[in-house]
Amino acid sequence: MNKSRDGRSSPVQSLSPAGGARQQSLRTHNLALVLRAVVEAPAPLTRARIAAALGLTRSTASDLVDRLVAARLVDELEPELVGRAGRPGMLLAPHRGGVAGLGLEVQVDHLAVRVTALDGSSLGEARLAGDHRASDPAAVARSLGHLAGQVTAQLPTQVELVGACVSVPALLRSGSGVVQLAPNLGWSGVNLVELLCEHPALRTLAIELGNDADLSARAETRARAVAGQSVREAQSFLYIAGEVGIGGAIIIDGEPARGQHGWSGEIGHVVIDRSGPRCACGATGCLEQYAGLDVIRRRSGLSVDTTVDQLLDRERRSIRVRRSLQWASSAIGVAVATTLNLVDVERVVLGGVYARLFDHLAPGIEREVRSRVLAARWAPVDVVPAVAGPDSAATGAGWRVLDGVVADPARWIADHAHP
Amino acid sequence: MNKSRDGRSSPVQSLSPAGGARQQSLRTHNLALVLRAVVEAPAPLTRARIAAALGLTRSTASDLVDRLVAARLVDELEPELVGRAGRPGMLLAPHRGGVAGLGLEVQVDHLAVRVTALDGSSLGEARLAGDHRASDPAAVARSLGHLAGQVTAQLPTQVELVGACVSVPALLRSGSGVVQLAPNLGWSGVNLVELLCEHPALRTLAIELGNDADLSARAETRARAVAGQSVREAQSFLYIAGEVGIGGAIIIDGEPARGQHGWSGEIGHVVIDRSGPRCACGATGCLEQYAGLDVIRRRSGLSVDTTVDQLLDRERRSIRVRRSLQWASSAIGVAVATTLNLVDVERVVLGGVYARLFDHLAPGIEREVRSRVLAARWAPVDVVPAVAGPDSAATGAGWRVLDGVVADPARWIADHAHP
DNA sequence: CGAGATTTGTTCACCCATTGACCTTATCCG
DNA sequence: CGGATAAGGTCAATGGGTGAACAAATCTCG
Repeated sequence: MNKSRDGRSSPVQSLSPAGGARQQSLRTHNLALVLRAVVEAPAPLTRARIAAALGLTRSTASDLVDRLVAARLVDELEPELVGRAGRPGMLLAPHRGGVAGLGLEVQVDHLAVRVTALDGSSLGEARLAGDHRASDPAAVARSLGHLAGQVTAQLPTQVELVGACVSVPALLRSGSGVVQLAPNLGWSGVNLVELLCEHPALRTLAIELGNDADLSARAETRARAVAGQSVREAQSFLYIAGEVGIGGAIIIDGEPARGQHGWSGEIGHVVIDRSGPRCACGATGCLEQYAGLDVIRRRSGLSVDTTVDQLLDRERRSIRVRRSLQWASSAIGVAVATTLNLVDVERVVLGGVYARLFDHLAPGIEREVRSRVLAARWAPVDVVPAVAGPDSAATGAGWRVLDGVVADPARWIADHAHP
Repeated sequence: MNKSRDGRSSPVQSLSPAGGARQQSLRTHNLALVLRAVVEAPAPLTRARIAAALGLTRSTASDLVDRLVAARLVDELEPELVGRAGRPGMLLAPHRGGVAGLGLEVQVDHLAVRVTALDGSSLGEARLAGDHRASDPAAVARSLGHLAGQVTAQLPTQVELVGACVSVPALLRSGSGVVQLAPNLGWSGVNLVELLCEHPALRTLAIELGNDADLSARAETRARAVAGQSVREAQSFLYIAGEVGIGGAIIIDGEPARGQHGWSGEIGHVVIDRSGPRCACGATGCLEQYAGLDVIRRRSGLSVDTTVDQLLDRERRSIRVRRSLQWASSAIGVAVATTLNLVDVERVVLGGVYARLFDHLAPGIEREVRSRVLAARWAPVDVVPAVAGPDSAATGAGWRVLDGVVADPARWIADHAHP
């Protein structure tokens, strides 16, 4: 599964803090930079524009681009249509249909699979509803493997999957393939990667796990970069994945703040009132007991299998539902304010079911944020709904796989020279 | 895949911030790496060990070291005394007495100044008690400038101050020299750098501002690296500066998590109970209203000018003081637990007066942390007192100045070639 | 005590990636 | 059509790390 990450024998990948920069590192680093620029650009670039953006000479940039084109990571499209003097540049775009990442998603109420290409397009996807509260991990793994098999079987032959990543609403044991604790699935200490490896469609792939909020946030950075014309680096936000549980991810300058073990962002267990209701985690007054989907349903007087559509429908008539949402939104606001005081970002993205409930939650959240965030006076906080599409965690998982290639195309090229 | 490696996530000041790696960058980067290794090593290194640690060849490392020695940033000491076969290496240490940073500190109850050299030694220091609640910024700046003048006047002539950094318990407007909001000093929108520049001792220096908790945490990383034999990169912790106000800083792999504007870590305004007492910041139930020094004094039935020594003395006899500390510690515990759920570090360092109250606060904090931190089961949280000495913010401010040189010695060498 | 082993620091010819000047190509403008 | 402008390509030059070879300093063992 995991390739050897012996920092010593393999060529140093980039100019990391730990390792010295050797001269190979220069090209390794610059190749990664160029590929990233192409992949994350909101619109196709040319060699000249890449050179200017990265501060490289045109010759260097051109040489690097040529290598990426030869490796089928970048495509040369038609010449740009210019409205100025000078030779038009050749437009460059991430290669479509070659290298791709397989994203899998386990969620409390469904499974999802999506294959994502370097250009961001979906090359295949599938979804399967199902209640996974207190589920059997082996059975879920079988279903997921089956679903993945259906999708991969229909891929064009030239597509090359470089790996798979599974989104789980859980704390993960970093690097080991083990789900440490997934309260809402009822899992604990489950080696999900091992279970998935048994399925023929996945046996040959390197499989890693990722937290659902982290991966959804990854998809969100991409979606916002494309939609908003902004590059990924310019993005800092707090992502909140509201489902039965409440996950969170903190993105600073396009990079997730992972923390020491990758367990950052557990906003569901921020304290709203230390003497509040008891939480499944053992503590009292956690956000999840105020604003988790099941709690919202219960306080609304609705059954546990009420859909979000039904909830939205009832909201129009029932004051009880409105009160419940208001109660939740105020608690979310307190947790968000606490978080922003700790991590200083100016944007909050509501994802999961919160995205669909956005209009009913945002006012309450904004009220608390205005009065509680110390810096809000000088840096107004922006609360927005997620723009990444459905099953964003599966999309993000695909990107996570591709990130491995984009972060070090030189290694990928070397590995694929003589297969 | 390789993303899962610790310490790899931060982009690091690799080369040009966002730009491509040019060939000069290689040396720039490696010089910085070597100097950092020497400065942050708990014990003197040799050329060969530097090469091994950084993955460079001995020839390259040796060449870089020679340049640093020539620039008087690194000193060659005596040969190491070996207990093994082989030629003994020449021990290397950061140059002492040459380049140094001037650290200034404004605190609610005192001012402090310290000059820190590259080897960490203090080349001069001073301290002046005084109550700066609701103070006049201009008057404080005059006192501080005067104090700095006393210290700098007595420095040996070969000491070269590369700049100054002022610690303020405040939100700062990044880069502008302006104190945005310092509630406990009663300052708002004060251009402190401008005020300090008027003093003759500081006129020629580049002056920057820094948050007190951030700078104390900077001193703490250094102190722990030296004391605990651990390198700076291996350190992740939450630093809490308990004073009249409560500041915080989050350090991941030796680097402060700054956030979008450098306002991260305001743990004093984490919510303990959303319907709790009103805070000076306008919100309700902030930690500061449970565990700020003035609140502890008040709940203990002591006057606002009671010293910490007096407080500790009373603690032995007065149940009211004990109750007050317990009340505070439980609140700190809730805030710490909330923070650790959000940022995932396994160590909490109590600084400021909390370091002196450590024995009375730690049990209560640990109790809350155990029951509230989701990951505490697998990664036990360590609550420890700060080890950096008194006026650690002034020390950290000195380091902040020196960090500028260590991060880019090539530039510093170029600037000092023909002065 | 001396030979061999071991490890450090230095030297130098070599190699690799970027550089920049120069050239060609493609378009726009008057 | 000719000049201006900009993109892409070529190639000798340059900067900087590489690695083999060597000298120096110490330890170990016969």
